[in-house]
Formats: sequence, structure tokens, C-alpha cells
Amino acid sequence: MISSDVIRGYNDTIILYLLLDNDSYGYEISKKIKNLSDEKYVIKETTLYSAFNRLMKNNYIESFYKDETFGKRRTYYRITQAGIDYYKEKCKEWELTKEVINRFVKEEY
Amino acid sequence: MISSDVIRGYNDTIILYLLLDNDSYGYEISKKIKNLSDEKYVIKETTLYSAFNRLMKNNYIESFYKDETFGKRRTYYRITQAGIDYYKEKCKEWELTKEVINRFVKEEY
DNA sequence: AGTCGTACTTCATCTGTCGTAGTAATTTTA
DNA sequence: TAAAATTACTACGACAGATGAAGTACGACT
Repeated sequence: MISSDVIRGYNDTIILYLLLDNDSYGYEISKKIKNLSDEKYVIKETTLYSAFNRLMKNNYIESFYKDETFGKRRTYYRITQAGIDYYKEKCKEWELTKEVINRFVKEEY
Repeated sequence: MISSDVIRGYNDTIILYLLLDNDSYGYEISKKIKNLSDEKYVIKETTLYSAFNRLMKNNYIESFYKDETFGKRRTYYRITQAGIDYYKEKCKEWELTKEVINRFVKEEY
């Protein structure tokens, strides 16, 4: 299991990644994170929804409703151009971060 | 430059790494982090000293004074066995974290 | 009728980082 | 030799993000 302090800087990035190709909503995204990570990372509900709020505030995503006649109403999210740009930046940062932390971690351990 | 939210889960690990071979003190450790990371990560003083306190509380490090007749008195730190064990765990966790985050980051970006 | 799964929301707390500021000694430079 | 920079911390308060607990609401299955 991965500790939350590590992933902290990448929750937003992970969510944006999952919105790149398809609009989606909270529950679906949390399932996708779980599956894509082979259950190694399971995002907490509150963490997920507070990330949505933050991403909305920064205009990295937009919300909308699909017209559905039944079921609890879902809030769908769509990534914006600013969100795509931010995602790209974070991808670059990640490569750098890996390099740097690798210098302080011994692989043989 | 690396954002602090990313490194957050690894400050303690970085410090422990630098204590593996030699006892050291705050200022020296901060310099080493800066140099080893090619200036890509510069730890803030307050972050560093609060990390020392946390590591002490968890018995991952011990402090002591070297008998020096001059200069501002330095607090030296020495890693403990528990600290070594914790460091090893974090190294393993890091390998896992890399794998997981890589799945959500596009390298071509 | 009751439980399970879906799909959230609110609220309060905790941890780690960081800005600001201050202390105190030594070393460098003007 | 006086001022500025560097070394080596400590204290305090603010803030952001993650989280636990709890609750709401709907549908489906048993």
C-alpha cells in the first residue's frame, strides 16, 4: 500500500489523466484508480471530492450533468485546456522528481 | 524546482539516507541535499528541523553534541537501527510508488 | 423490509510545510 | 576594524491537503 503523503502531490494529476480521454464522475474515477493501480492505491472519497473542488477552482476541470431520468444524479467532469497544460507540466515534474528521489534511495534494499 | 507536496513523503527518507554513512547536523544536511540534487531540491530550514524532531520522536535518529570549544554549538544526529529499518521500508515503498504513478503519467509529454 | 452498492456532501481534525522573525557565533570583505 | 555575510539554529503561527466520521439519497437484489 502507498502512503498518502507520497501520492499527495499527484492526486490531481491522476484524476486529470483519467479525464484526458473521457469525461467521467467521482465514483467511476475512484474505481479506475483502484483498478489501474492493481489495488495498490485506493483514493479516499473525501480526498477525491476535495480534489475535484480544487481542480474546479483552478479551472482545470468543468462539471456538468448528463440528463438521466433515474439513479442518483451524477456530477460529470470534463478536463479543460488549462487542465491539459497543467497535466503536461506535472508529467515533466514527475520525471525530475523521480531522478532526484532516486539519488536518495538505495535500490538494493 | 520540485514542489514540496511531491517530496513531502520523502523528506524523512532523504535525511535518513544522509545519516546512513556519517553522523551529521542540520546545516550540513541541507547543503548535501542541495548539492546531491543539483540544486533541484532545496529543503527549507523549518522543514528540516521539524523533520529532525519527528525522526527523534520516532526514535529513528539520536542527537548528541561533539565537544567543540568554539563556534555555535551544533546538534549532531546519528541514525538508529529503527531508522535504518524504516529507511529500507521507504525504499521499497518508493519502487512501488514509481510503478503506480508511472501508470498515470504520459512520458511523451 | 433490509441490506448492498452507487454517488455523493458536510464537518472537524491532523500532519507536514513554510513564512516570518529572532538569536548567536564566526568568517569574509570593504 | 567595522559591517555584512555565513553558519547554526529555535519559536510561532498560518495554511493546504488528506482523512475519519457521519449523513443523505436513490436503485437493485434477496
